[in-house]
Amino acid sequence: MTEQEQIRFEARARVLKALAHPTRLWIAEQLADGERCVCEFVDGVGVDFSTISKHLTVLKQAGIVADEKRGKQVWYTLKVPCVLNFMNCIEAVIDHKNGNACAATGACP
Amino acid sequence: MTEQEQIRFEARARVLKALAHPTRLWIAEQLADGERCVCEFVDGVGVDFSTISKHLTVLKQAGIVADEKRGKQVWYTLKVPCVLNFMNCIEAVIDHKNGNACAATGACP
DNA sequence: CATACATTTGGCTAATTTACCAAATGTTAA
DNA sequence: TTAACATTTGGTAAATTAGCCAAATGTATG
Repeated sequence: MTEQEQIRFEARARVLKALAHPTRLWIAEQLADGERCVCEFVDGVGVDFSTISKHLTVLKQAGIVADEKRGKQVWYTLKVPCVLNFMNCIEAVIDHKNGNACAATGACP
Repeated sequence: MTEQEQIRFEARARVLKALAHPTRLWIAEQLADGERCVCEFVDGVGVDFSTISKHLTVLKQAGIVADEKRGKQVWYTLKVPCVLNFMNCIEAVIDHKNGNACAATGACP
């Protein structure tokens, strides 16, 4: 691995790491249909609002989401929607691992 | 987020997390053209061989790679090659963040 | 202006991750 | 069988991360 490559792989790992958390994956998926207010995330998940805010900061710093303040509220959007395409492949990894295709539907015996 | 969803997102996050390390991303890319011996990874990167071994264990437990022992050596393969397709999108995130969308298309000056 | 609301920031602790070294394991060759 | 080789496992210290609470910031409304 050359130093050039090292730098590139570190940058890539930073992006993946930003996404590699259950709450942050959930947030990304919520943004599939368009922008959402922070307050909507807070309502939708059982975690402190300051924790949500920190997750959003992680996603923003990675370049995955963008934010815009309008009035009292802050609205987030997916800056690079192709990250949602990861999910199919991730499910394939999970299913492959379980040796069956049931896990994707939650219908495992 | 329902408990069903919670479980699903945790599983997904586990897969992404397994991939979210520079050395492990490099390993995955090395496997693009087919199987590789552990010894080849050790030669290719400036890190202790026990560390490489642990990275390989992480990838294996996530279901991303498979291993096969043949003689003294152990050979690894990509079990689910679609993970390599993440790279284009990840580069798009990085480029977008840097304010240029060129690298994704390979058309940078 | 004072208050209420929405979100971010700071501070702290507990849990997790990474890297190295040393030692253990399994496999072939002398 | 002993020695050498390839890889994994165990142990440990340093760094990072995630969560909560409390406090600070910025914005609209009474």
